[in-house]
Amino acid sequence: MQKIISWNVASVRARLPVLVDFLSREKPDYMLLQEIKATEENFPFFDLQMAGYTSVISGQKSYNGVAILSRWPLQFVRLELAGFADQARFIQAETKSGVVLICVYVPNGNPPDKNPTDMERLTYKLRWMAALGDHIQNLICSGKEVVLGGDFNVIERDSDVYQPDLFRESALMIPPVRQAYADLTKGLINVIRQYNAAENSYSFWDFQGGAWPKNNGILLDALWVTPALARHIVRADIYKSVRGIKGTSDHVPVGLTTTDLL
DNA sequence: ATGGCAGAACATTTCTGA
Repeated sequence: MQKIISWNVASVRARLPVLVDFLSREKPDYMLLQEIKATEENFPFFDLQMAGYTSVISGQKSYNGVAILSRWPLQFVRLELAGFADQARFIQAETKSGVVLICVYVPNGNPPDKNPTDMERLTYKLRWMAALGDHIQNLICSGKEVVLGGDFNVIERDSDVYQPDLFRESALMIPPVRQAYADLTKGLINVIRQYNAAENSYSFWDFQGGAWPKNNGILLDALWVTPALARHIVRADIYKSVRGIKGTSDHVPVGLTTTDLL
């Protein structure tokens, strides 16, 4: 059995105690992190090494940043999506058996239509998603097994948010963004959806407005896999209880367990 | 969307996030 978990930690340094505790409890083989808000200089490589993990990161000061933590050797690490080196939102590595792990933090894109500067955010999001789609589809065409996990910043279905009408105009939900998400995940299976079929299963609760106690959540995080891999997955989980921990992220981890060695 | 958060940094305020 092997386990892969993805988590938008909203600062790896601020989350270090909660993260190390989670790792020691769940012992994932691979851990995909988003929004680490750290660079090579201040990423807690040593603490995570002590917890049993080697880390590869695509870091950035203050914002964004992604990482893959692993108990096993990784190879062929890629630190950026071609053409988008200005924002660290993509990291990819291959396991010994050739499974491609991709960790993404999709741009938020909001607000979508207030002024030209903000419009650029939505445009950037759509261009970024299209580029990721090209990359994913190339991997699938070349016969690779792929695990794509992360914070996708897309409300795929109305039932993925506590009050869909509040988000109709949001860059999380507008039709072109939903379409871009469908395009980039074509040929992949969302195992979080498949094994957590219940509607109103969320992975994010805003820090503001008492979102957690009111269960005003959104499903923004996912793990997508190629069909051959999907057949070997025995469970998938949303670690909802993590949201109740003091000093935690506004997102909770999502994970899968497979009978295969990855 | 914020009954008003949380994190980072060119920091006592501004930005980003969703």
